[in-house]
Amino acid sequence: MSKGLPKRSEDYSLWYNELVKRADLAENSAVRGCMVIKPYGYSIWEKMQAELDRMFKETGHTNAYFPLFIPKSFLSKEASHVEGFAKECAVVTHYRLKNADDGSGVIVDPEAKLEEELIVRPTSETVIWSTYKNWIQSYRDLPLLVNQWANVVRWEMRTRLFLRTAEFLWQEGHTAHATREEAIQETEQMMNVYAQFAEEFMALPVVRGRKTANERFAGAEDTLCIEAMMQDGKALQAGTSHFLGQNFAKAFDVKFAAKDGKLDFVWGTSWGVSTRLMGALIMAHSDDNGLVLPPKLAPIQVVIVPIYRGEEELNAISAKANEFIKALRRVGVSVRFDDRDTHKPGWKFAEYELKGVPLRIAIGPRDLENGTVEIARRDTLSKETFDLSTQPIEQKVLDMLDEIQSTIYSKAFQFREEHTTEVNSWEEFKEVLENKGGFISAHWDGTGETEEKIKELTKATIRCIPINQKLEEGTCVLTGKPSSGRVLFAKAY
RNA sequence: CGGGGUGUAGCGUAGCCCGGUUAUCGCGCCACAUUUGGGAUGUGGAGGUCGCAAGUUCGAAUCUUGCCACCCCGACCA
Repeated sequence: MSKGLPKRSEDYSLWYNELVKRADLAENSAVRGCMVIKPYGYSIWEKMQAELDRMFKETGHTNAYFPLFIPKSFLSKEASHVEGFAKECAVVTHYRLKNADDGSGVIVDPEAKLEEELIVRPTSETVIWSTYKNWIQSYRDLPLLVNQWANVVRWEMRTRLFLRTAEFLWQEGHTAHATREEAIQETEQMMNVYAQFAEEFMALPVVRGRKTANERFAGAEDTLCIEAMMQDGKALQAGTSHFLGQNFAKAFDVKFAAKDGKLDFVWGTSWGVSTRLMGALIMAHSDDNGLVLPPKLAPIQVVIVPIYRGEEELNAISAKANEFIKALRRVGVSVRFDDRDTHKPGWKFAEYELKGVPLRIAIGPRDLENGTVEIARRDTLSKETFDLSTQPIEQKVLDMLDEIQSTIYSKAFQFREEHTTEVNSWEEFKEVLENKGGFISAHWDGTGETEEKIKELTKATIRCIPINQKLEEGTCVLTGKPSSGRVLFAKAY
């Protein structure tokens, strides 16, 4: 492990890439565009999964699993859906290899061509709705509230660890309802679940909003989203929840008999978050010393580092450390005692900072003598000597973990507020975007043409029309046409 | 996929323009000793298909062609 991460201020991209690799989160694989999520990175994803899964179940959803492959014909049943995904699909055309005649290795057996090609799912609406047709006959079968944890493939041209990979892990919820209102309510509910997860667990403040028609999911009538801001001022779409109307029900002929006996198409939603959340988590809080993890998602919340000379001292310290470990585990805190003799304390300090462990407790002979320990916070890098006689260690640790969780949220919130600017003229728009970055709250005339034009001119897109939109009469920042409310613009990941 | 750049030990690199002994240095790794409250020090040691494949040449890390991967900038996107 070499010293020193690149500085955020010098090269944000490089800092991000290096951090992901050096903190042992993920690395590029031998397969183009696909990453290996390493054990430490995966354990953070597992924490996220566990919380999200719990929240999905609390809102009445159950998990299921659908096939990785989708018959090509399914994809084309919903016109705008196929249009949106066709350009980035991996396709399976054969089912067998054979040895090459010239002995140069294996080749695809031309005899083994599939009658119908299979698409590796870029998302599962089509295969799921084709299944729902069989599951739904009556209003009694509704609502159908299903989620799946899966991998999907979108053949991206330019990939970045966690933020955009050709294969990624995610969850996709797919629900079916008897009424339009109920489906809309579900769409809103799941956006709120995502927002709550982001804010409460990831310590990541998000803007809840609605996508414009241009940015909407292919096949949806309405797309709700949560948008977060990264430390370089760019926006990151952290989750989306789509109201599908009756689009997929019509495409796959999914009808139900209502109470009055009339047949109608069912109403659908779909919603997802992906391993991209890992990217958001990393970029939102970390610093030039490495990762900063919110305690609620940190695989290791506390690390205990002994400082000793000789076996006798280590034994005395270990006895103390084991007391702490027992007490901490009893209250649900995850602890690691790093008594490896192969690395020195200073090395360990740097290592756990790089990995974002929220709290570090150092115990040395001096502490044993004084009845103290040294507690260091990752978020502020501050250290204090804690007198063990003042309160139980587990109480102290729980308090500090809470404190860290709320401090990093506040810091991210304050950053976002400072980097959200209301602008009223085109000159101001360009100036703020170029020099300050962040979110720009501005009036827009509501047309796709203007949105496109602004994107062409500045690379900024409308991130969302916030749910709590500031409604006021104004004029479009580009065209001067009338507008009834402000929308959020930003350069985005 | 278009423009630019890079690829030499696990990581970071020198050498390449101008072909010629045993491919440079640092970190890391292994052994031993001394060390341990912020990334230890010394001594000794191991580790290389010079991205891959063809070609030019008596001779290729170095020149030519093709391919692959990664990084930056565009287009596309969770």
